[in-house]
Amino acid sequence: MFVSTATNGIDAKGRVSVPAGFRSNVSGGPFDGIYVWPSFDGPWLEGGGQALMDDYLEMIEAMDPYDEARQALEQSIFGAARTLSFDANGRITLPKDLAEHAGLDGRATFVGLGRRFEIWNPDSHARRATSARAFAKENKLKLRRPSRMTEAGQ
Amino acid sequence: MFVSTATNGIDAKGRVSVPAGFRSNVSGGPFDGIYVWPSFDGPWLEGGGQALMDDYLEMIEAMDPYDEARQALEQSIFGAARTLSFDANGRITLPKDLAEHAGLDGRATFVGLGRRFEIWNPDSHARRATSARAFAKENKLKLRRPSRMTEAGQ
DNA sequence: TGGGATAACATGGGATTTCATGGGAAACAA
DNA sequence: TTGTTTCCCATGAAATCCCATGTTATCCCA
Repeated sequence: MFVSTATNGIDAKGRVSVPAGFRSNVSGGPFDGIYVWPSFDGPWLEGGGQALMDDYLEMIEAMDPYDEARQALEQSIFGAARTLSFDANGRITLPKDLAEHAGLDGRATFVGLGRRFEIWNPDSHARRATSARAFAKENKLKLRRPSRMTEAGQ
Repeated sequence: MFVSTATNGIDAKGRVSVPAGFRSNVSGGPFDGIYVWPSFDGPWLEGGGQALMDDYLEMIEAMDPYDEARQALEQSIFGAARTLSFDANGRITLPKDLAEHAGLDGRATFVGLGRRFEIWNPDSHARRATSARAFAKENKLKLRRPSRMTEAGQ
C-alpha cells in the first residue's frame, strides 16, 4: 500500500528518488518500476504499480467497447501513461512533459494514497493538503468498511 | 501491456520504428512483429501482438458460426490484418493502403491502450487526445471496480 | 542505554548502451 | 531491365548503467 508523503529533489538529468516505501510496494513483479501519467483533473501526476494498471485494465474492459467514455479513459490513462523503471538506486527519470504538467521544478512531493499515489509540486501540495484536511473533517462519517455496505447481498 | 504515446518518422521506404516499449511487449513468441489492420471505426490503424489475435480468435469462435456479427468481425479483423515483422532495428514497413487509411504522411503516432494499440496521424491524434481528456474528466466516475458494480444499493 | 559500527537512502557525475533514423547493397518480382 | 523488398551497416542523440559520496537511520553490543 502506498502511504505517507515525501519530497525529493529532481537533478539536472530529471532524475528523482522514489521513496523507499513506494519501491518496496511495487517490487516482486517482472517490471521493476512505476506507471505515471498526468492527472486529467489538474496539475499533478498520478501513479501506481503493475497491480494498479491491471485493475484499470479490468475496469475499462468491463465497459462497452464503443462507449465513448471508455475510449476517452483508455486514451487518457493508457495512452498518457509512461513506464518509468528504477535505476540501481531506486530513481526514475521524469520526462519533461510530465514535470511540466505538474509544475515541477527541482523538487517533487510523492503522496501515498493506498492503491495509487500522486506526485505534486511541493508548494501546491501544501496548499491542497490544508483544504483536504478540512474536507476530510467534514466528511469523516463517510468512512465505512466496504463489507458493511454489502452485508445484505453477500 | 501497451502504454504511452510516441511519434516516429516514416522514411521514404515506408519504414517506421515501433516504440521500444511496444516491441518488448510482443517479444518472446515465435512471431517477432505485430498485427495491424485499419480501424472500422475511423481513419486510424489498430494493432496488437500475437496474444491479442489469440484473444480475438477465442472471442469470435465463441459466437455462432453464422452470426452476422461474427462474419463481419472475421472479415474486418482477420481478413484485413497484416503481419508486419520487425527488421534488425525494430522497424516495420507500413503498406501503402494502411498508411492511406490513416492519413499518414511522414510521421506516425503510436498510442498504447493496454491490450492493443492504435496508429494515428499526429495531428488527428492531438485533436482527439484533447477532447478525450475533457471527456475522461467528466466520465471518470464510470470507472468502477467490477466487484462494486454488483453491490446492493449501487 | 549509550555509542560506535553497519546498513539504507538520497544524490551527483561520467561512461556505456539503446534507440530512432538514414542510406547502400543484395535478393526478388514483374 | 525496372521497381520493390530485405538485409546490413553507420550515426547522433538520448536514455540507462555504473561507480562514488554524504547523510540519515538502524543495528548491535557492552
